[in-house]
This record gives sequence, structure tokens and C-alpha cells, in this order.
Amino acid sequence: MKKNKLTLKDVAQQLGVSTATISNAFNRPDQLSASRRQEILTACERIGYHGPNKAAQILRKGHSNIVALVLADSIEYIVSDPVASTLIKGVSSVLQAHGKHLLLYAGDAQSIRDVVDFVDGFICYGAPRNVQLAEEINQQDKPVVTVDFNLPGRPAINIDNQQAAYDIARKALNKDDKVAILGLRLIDAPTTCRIYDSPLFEEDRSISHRRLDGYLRAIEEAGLTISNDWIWHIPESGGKYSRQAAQEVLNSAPRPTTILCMSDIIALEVLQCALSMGIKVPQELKITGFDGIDEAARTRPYLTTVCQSSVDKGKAAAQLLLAGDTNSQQLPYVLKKGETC
Amino acid sequence: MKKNKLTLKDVAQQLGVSTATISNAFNRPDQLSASRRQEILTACERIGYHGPNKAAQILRKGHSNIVALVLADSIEYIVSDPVASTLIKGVSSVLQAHGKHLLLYAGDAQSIRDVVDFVDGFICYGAPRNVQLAEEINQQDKPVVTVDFNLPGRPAINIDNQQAAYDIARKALNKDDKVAILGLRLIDAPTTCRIYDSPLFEEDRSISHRRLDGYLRAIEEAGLTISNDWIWHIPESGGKYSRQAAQEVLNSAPRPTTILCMSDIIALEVLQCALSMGIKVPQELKITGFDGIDEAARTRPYLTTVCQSSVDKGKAAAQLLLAGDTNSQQLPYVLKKGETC
DNA sequence: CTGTTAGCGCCTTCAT
DNA sequence: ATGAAGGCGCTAACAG
Repeated sequence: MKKNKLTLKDVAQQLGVSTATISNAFNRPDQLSASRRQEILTACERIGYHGPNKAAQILRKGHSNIVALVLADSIEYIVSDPVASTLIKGVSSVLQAHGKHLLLYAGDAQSIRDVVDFVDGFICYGAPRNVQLAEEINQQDKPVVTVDFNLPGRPAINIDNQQAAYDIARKALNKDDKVAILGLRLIDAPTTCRIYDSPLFEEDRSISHRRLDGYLRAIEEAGLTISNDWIWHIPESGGKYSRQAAQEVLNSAPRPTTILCMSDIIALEVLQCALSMGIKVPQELKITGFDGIDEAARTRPYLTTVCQSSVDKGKAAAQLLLAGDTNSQQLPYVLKKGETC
Repeated sequence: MKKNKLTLKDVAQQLGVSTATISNAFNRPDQLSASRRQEILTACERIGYHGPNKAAQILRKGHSNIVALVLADSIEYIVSDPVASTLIKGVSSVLQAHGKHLLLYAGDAQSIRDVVDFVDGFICYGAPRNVQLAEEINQQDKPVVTVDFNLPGRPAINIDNQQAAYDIARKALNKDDKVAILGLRLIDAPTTCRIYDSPLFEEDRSISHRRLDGYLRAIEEAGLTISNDWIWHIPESGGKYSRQAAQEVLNSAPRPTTILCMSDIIALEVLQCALSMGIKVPQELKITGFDGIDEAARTRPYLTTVCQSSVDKGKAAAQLLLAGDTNSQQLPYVLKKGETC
């Protein structure tokens, strides 16, 4: 039983009409009467023709209904990061509502060319580690929307990271506090470490640096100081890195009384580590997170954190892209008072 | 500054060679001398031609290097489920290593037709809620691999859910235990509830029912009994449903001494709920999970659970698909003794 | 090793 | 409302 794919031409011949009529029946309802159209559609269904071949349509029409979501890191990382996967959720819900498809793209600069010819546009999440990728994406002329970073001349979705970091730090800090910061990707190093005087990584584009600015401003306004020895760099939230940082900071003397963490995952590690060391939270140690992930709300004590809606960021990005809007958008955030400070 | 896309033909003309030569330089290195090829490639680079148009290649060659990952539920759900997102991780790592791309597909039966023409194959995770989708996928003739369920005539990736459930339950149960089961999708209902005598949902294909079989066998062998009043149905792990179930079961009299949960997320909710009620775990209450997600290891006390590697499942599925292998594969699992039983 | 040519399957004027 | 025809950009087979 051979299953030779029917082509539009075959069908036209079988039904004794022209190819244009079949094509119109599927793509341009206004070009023929409703009844005629219905007649043709059911005839097609009967003989097993499910509509024009998409590959040919993509070539012919020049668009595919596929949107690429470009991830800063490998898909491997992104998917295990709650914030990123929640973003995907938002993006996909909007795309789905518009009949678009989602290509999850995580590649090097080279291979962006694999998809640029048929994809309808790009949503980019997080500044690529790889500068060349960003350039490559920016040079092609399909629409682009960025999330959590900026690309010259392209619309971006962000929250005000600086202000959010400032707000939560201000809430946490009292005079006489000894404060430490657990930062994400502050310098260009593959391991957990204090930043000391290492040059800051991607300083202008990175949201981590906006957050750092906010923390530092709050620290200064609270009349406190912090030296670079008390600022940690963590290469990525997941895996062992956060735990290492948590242990280092909690075993440092004098032990900080407040730890500002740039992600909830980091904060949760600090929390667990502190509890198992018998440190009382928040009496002896205050902890703040960043992001507002579900897990932070499942855990006791509840984390004090900055809630930003990654779903909304994803939706906004997809909507911007589909609408062809070129205006950046700043989304709101909410401080969430938990039990950790 | 107009940016008219260069075509292969344009380039051939500009360089004064035939189109075939250009095409070969990019696609079939063996068809011309290395030096000639290099010469052409650099010339192309110089004039800004990055290689043959992919949309045209897809039509011409009949494949796209795109693999669709078909999700049982909407992308929205799957991505927030740790098990599912970890699977994506495995799939994507293998695809990436082979230069393939990942289309995240979550649609209804209808729209599978949107992609079937250009996608190279399908990996399906979890039985679709929607029976028609499964049929539609099975009827087309591109390769398919399923994970955590079966499609007639297609290779599948699974663990032995029945045996795994049996093993962990056997470990947890003692005589005189009063046992409850928190199940996932046992019946066709949108709310958390006891199953009583509702007809079981998709009994043959569902992994939940394999797990249930394993639990029941262990219960029987331990000389215990359980009635359907003590088996809960939870429509999905995430969101409020697990919490509702946790509260219901812990507030039932007589309170169970052992609760077998079909996912770690469910088990974690039970654990949090129990702790906040002042119930001692495992002295007064034993809890088992299923899956072995990261979060379960970040939480104290550590969950006793069945660890299965979703990453490996994803990898295996992708490898099977790319290799064109049609043999199903059963992956190993490991019992993890935690502090909850 | 290079050049020519016939489609891959469709959409869209244009003329009828 | 229909039929004919020219591409979309490329590849593979074949001939040189």
C-alpha cells in the first residue's frame, strides 16, 4: 500500500477543476462562493488531501508561521531554569493563539543561518554569552524582540531591574547590617568566586549589573558599605554553583546579617544551607531573592523576593513581535514580603 | 540601502561559475577540489552570501533538520513541569549535537498538519489528552518515537512503571499501615477528588495506571488493603490541585500513616502540608514520591522517591529517532532512600 | 571537475 | 469563477 502524497495538481485533476480553485478554496475563501468552497473542501477530505504542502508554501509565500525563541544559553540550561521555562510558557500561549509555532533555538552564531531563511522572527531571551550571535541576529532583517537585554534598534521587554533591586534591598537593610551579595554572572568566570577586582562582564547590557547598581545604591543610602570581597559571582543559578556560594558566604567571618541574592534559586540554597547550620532566619540572617518562582512559594519559610511575571514577559514579547510593534516595553514588578527578612 | 537577498544564481553569475558549483561547494565537498571549494566559499563570504536558502532546500530535499517534540498537554503545562522540561533538555542536547532543530509542538489534532510536511519526525511525550492527535500522528509516515506511552507500531521509551511503583511501595509499607495513594490523572475529571468507583481513564496506555498496579500489588503483598476512597485523583501536578489533595488526605480520619504519591511535586506538597500541621515525618507519616526531580533534593527532609532520568529519556528518544531505529527501549530507574520513609 | 536542465509544490497575476 | 504560465531558490541527474 503505497502512500503517494497527493499534490494540489493531482487533486485539481481528479476533481476536474483548476489548481487555482483548489488553492483558493484553502487560502482565499473570498475568491469563490461559500458553497463551492465547501464542496471542494469535503471532496479533498474524502480523497485524503489535507491541504497545500507547507514546505512549498514556505518557499512560495516567504513565511512559515514559525517563530524562533533564541536562548542565551543552551536549551539544556534554560529549560531547567524556572524563570526561563516560565517565559516559554508565555511566549507559546500567545503564539498558539495566533496559530504560530515555536522553534526553540539554542545555537552558536554560525547556525543562526540554519533558520533565518524560513523563520518569521526572533524572540531573544537574555544576552547571549556569545557576542557574535547577537550581532548575527541583529544584522538579519526579520523582526526581533529581546527580553531581559537590549539589542541596538530592536524593541525590548524588561522590568526596571535597578529600581527593583534597590527597593528590595532598601526594605531588607538596617543600620549595622553586614551585607553580602550573591550575584549572577558578574564576571567572566566559570566558577563560583568573589569578584574582588575582576573586570565586570558585559557591564552595559547585563541585567545583573543593573541589579547590582540597585543594591549598591540601597546600601549606600542605608549608610552601609560593601567591598568587592563580599560580592560573589555565580556562573549559573542551577547545579552546584549556588550551593558552593551559600556555603562560602555562610562560613565567612564575620558572617553577614543580610544576603542579597540575584535569583530565587540562589536564595533558596542559602536558606537551606543556613537552616541546616542552625542559623535562625530572619533573626540572625536576612535573605532576599529575585524573580518570584513557584518553588519559592512552596518552601517554608517563604522567601522575600521581587516578583516579576515571566509569563507576562513572554506574552508581551510574542505580542510585540506578531504586531510588528517596535516600541520597547517596561513591565511592572512587585515586592513580595516573605518570612526571610 | 536596499538589502536584496542574493540567490545562488546571482552568486554563480557574479563569480562566473555555474550554479551547480556553488551548490556543491556548500553541500557536497567531494564534488570539487578542496582549494576550489575554499576559494568559492571565501568569495561568497566576501559578497555576503551565507549559503543556499533553507526554505528552498526544505522543499527541494524533502527534509528540514527540524524535529517536533509533541507534548501531551499545552506547552504551558509541560514547561512548568520539571519532569517534562528535563526531558526537553535531553532531547535538545542530542538534536543539537546532530545539527537538528527543535520545534516545540503543542496543538490540537487539526494543526499537526501545519508541520507534518516539513518536519523530519516526531517525538511524543505523554499520551495526548486528545485521542485524535495520537491517531493523526500515527497515520502520517514520518518517523515517530513516543515517551511514557505507546502508539501502535511505533518505538517507545519507558521505564517499568509498574515495577518501580511496586518497589518503592514495598519499601515504604509495614504491617498495620494505613495507606493512601495520591494519583495523577486516574480518572477523567478536572478536579481533585477521590476516585471511588469512577471509570479509570485511558487505562491501558497511561503510566499512572501502571504505577497504580504496582502500588496495589505491593499493598496486597504487605497484607494490607486499600479501598477506592483512599485513592485520590489529581488532574495535574502543578498549581493548586496537589495542595488540595494534600489537605484533604491529611485531614481525613483515620489519618493515613503512609502516602504513596505519583509525582514528587505532589509528595512535596504533602510534606509541606504535614510539616505545617506539626505531623512528624517519617515517624507519624511516611511519604514517597515519584520521578526524582532536583527540587526534591533541595528540600529538607529529602524525599524518598523513584529516580528516573528524564534527560536520558529525552536523549534516548532523540537518538532512536535520528537513527531510524524502531525498537522500543526500557530505561532503568533507581530507588532513592530519603528521609520521608 | 563543470555546466545545463528539469522539476520539488505551490501561489498569483493575467486573461478568459 | 476558472485556466494557463511563470517563478519562489534550489538540487540532482546527466552530459560534457
